Amino acid sequence: MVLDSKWVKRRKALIDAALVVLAERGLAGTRVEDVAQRAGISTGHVLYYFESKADLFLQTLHSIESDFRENVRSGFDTMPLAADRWSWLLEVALPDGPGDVRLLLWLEAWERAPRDERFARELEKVESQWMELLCGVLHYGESTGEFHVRDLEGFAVWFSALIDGLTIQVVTGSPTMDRARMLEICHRISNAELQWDVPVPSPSGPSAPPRP
Amino acid sequence: MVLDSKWVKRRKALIDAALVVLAERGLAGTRVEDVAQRAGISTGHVLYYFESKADLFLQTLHSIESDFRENVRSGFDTMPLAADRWSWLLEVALPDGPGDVRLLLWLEAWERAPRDERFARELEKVESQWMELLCGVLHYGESTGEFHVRDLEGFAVWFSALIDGLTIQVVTGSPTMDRARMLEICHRISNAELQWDVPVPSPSGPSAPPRP
Amino acid sequence: MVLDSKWVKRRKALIDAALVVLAERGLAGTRVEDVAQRAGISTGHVLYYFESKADLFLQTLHSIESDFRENVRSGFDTMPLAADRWSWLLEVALPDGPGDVRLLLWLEAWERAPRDERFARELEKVESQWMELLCGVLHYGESTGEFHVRDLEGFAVWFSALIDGLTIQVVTGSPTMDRARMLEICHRISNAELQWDVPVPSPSGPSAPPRP
Amino acid sequence: MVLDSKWVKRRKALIDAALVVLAERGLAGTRVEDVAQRAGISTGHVLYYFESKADLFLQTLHSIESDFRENVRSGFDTMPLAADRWSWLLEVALPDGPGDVRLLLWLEAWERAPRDERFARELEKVESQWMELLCGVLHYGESTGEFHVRDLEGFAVWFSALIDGLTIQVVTGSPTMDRARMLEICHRISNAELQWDVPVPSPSGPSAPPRP
DNA sequence: TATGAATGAGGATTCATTCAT
DNA sequence: CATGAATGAATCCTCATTCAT
Repeated sequence: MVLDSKWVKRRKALIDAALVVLAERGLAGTRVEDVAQRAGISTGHVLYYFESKADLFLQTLHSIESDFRENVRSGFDTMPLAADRWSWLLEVALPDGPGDVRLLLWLEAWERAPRDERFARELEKVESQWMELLCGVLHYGESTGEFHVRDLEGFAVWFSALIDGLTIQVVTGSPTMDRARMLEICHRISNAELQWDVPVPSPSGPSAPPRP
Repeated sequence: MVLDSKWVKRRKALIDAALVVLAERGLAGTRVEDVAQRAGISTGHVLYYFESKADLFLQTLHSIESDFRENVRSGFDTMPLAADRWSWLLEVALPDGPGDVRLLLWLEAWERAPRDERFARELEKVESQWMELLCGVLHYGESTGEFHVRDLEGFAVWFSALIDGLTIQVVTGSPTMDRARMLEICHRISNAELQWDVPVPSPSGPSAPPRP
Repeated sequence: MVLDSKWVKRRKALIDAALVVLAERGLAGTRVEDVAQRAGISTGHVLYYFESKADLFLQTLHSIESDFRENVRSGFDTMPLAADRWSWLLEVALPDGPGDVRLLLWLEAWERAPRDERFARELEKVESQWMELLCGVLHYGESTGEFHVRDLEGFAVWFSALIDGLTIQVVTGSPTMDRARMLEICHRISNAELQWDVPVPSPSGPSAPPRP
Repeated sequence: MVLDSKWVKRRKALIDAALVVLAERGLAGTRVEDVAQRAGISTGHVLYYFESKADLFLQTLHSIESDFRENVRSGFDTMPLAADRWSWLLEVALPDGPGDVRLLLWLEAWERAPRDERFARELEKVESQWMELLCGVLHYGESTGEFHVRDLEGFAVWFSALIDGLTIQVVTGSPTMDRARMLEICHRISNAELQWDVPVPSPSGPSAPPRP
């Protein structure tokens, strides 16, 4: 048990270190040694916890997504209104800005997936979990009578794609897109589709959500 | 002039070679030598035409986008109806499938952009040209009275993001998305937004468009 | 005493484990961890019983040779005839085939010896013990009047070398040599030299001898 | 042609370098960089000429064996007597001493062969060429009436094994064997078998032969 | 223009060995 | 006795880029 918790802690620490370095340098630009140094351990020891650099990345993605969902859910617990949950979901799902680690990791995964089964599989997994979250709120909204969506699953799919596409623009630093504008777009579109008015935040409104 | 034409031809040949290899192995997995071999010239000579591997990639992206736009425009010339142009635009802009070279290149560029100015700049350039194309058709549709878009530029932005997001799903081989479904989604959404019915293709309808 | 016996048992168990792994992967390809796992103990603990990987190998060689000699001698005890002893000696000394562990270990030792004193010394030791065994039978045969060897020690030396050379062919999987043929050669040559006919086994005769 | 000769020269130079380093440190102990340094080129460049370290070793073995056979044959050309050829064959085939490079390489190959197909194959090849040489002299001796061998091929096989076995003793530095004694043994045994007296060199006689 | 030899930094991964617990 | 975490040196191989010819 004790050892197990130590093991878990180490992995967590390593993943935290990886998160920072990966965000700074990208997957290709990150050396195992960089992660080791940031975590304050020896290079070889990283490979004691993760069987390869790719594995480390995948676990990091897995971990940050897990934290993300946890964050979403703990927010939900305090929100009886579906509309609030929807707003919250967008708050936390949208990138903070060009340096948003979580989304940066997504870009890496997207690029790798077409040629690496492991990345494709992990992507599929986290994507389906994200869809569950999204659909969950929508269903909830229908059950409370707040939302009225014709084709719920269909909407979830394309809205999710919309988020991905806008995310790319934010993260790649497109001069015509930032978090605030993205938030506004997402709200406007979902309002229309859900036939209900969640307040659309103004670009000068509250921006970055609390991150775990 | 003669030399110039040879120069241009060589570059074109190299870019063609790069296109094939890049699609097969990705940017990181592609060696300059692979491109050289496929083009039938010596490794060192590739760097005579392109100052670096990154440059070669960027030019390749530039080239395929240029061809893409050319293809779009030559289609337009035969289509008086904005609705036809819109359909055509979607036909050629959407990925054939997981192996679509042009979009594969986009994934690479998106991943690189956050950490490499050159990629970010090129991306910005081709993106704005794509937006011009998109907005061009929309404006044309308004001028002919076929389309009625409230916020044309705004719509173009998010619709474009939607395409990017769906493209990712197709190209990364998501089991829940393919070209046919993507096409259907795009048509349905644009129909609603443009307040006019371009026929929505059925998933079993005409599929891959002619590529340049 | 109790501890001592446990100590000895452990070492024996580790050597047995080493034997298996070494045969499968060779000295260079064997990791201390492999041996540990097969023995069911922790990696670090192996080095508690053997001061180094090389030491483990040397002790393993030592052990298997010791078992080998024991096997030879226990056979001798039931054989009054020198001729029978000679046959028996060949039976057990010759490799079973390409996977014979004991001889595989010899190949490893031969390769190491020129550059590692420890291997050279161990080799010298086991070789001299083997020579004693060989000469012992020959002397016995002379004392019983069965054998007549002109230069007994001289013969032992070259005959032993002959066995080594043929062993290499068997163990490296030479397509022109196997245990049966090797056995036949050894018998024919020793018959001639000992001026006495030990029956030469036919290639289809009794093959693998009992191993310890 | 010119380039080709340069290529060949480089390879030869690298093989020469490998020969030295390999003899000093053994295959496992030799780093590609060691060979590179000795050859005065960059580390990476070694792998430009040989696809891997193993390949380099195999080619080195191949090369030295080729030189060896060339040396044998050029000696033969000046010797009408089979007896002289036989002596010459032994002269050059037997190890100079514990540091004999060519035979050291054999030890390495023997050790690798059971677990590496490439080594097994190369071994088979050079062994069969060596057998050809051996049998060639014997046949020649029969044709000139100098030798009378009952089972020529059979003798070649076991005599060759004898040489291998004795070689091991010389190369591993056995205190009871050296080149001189080995030479004597080989001559005595072959004399008896060939039913003809090639002069047996005394241990204080001419020793190391000219090497290529 | 064109070649391909040459460079040399780079980097993941392996593993014997140590040592705190 | 026993564990297994931790080390860190070691090394093969890759490959963009340069440059003499």
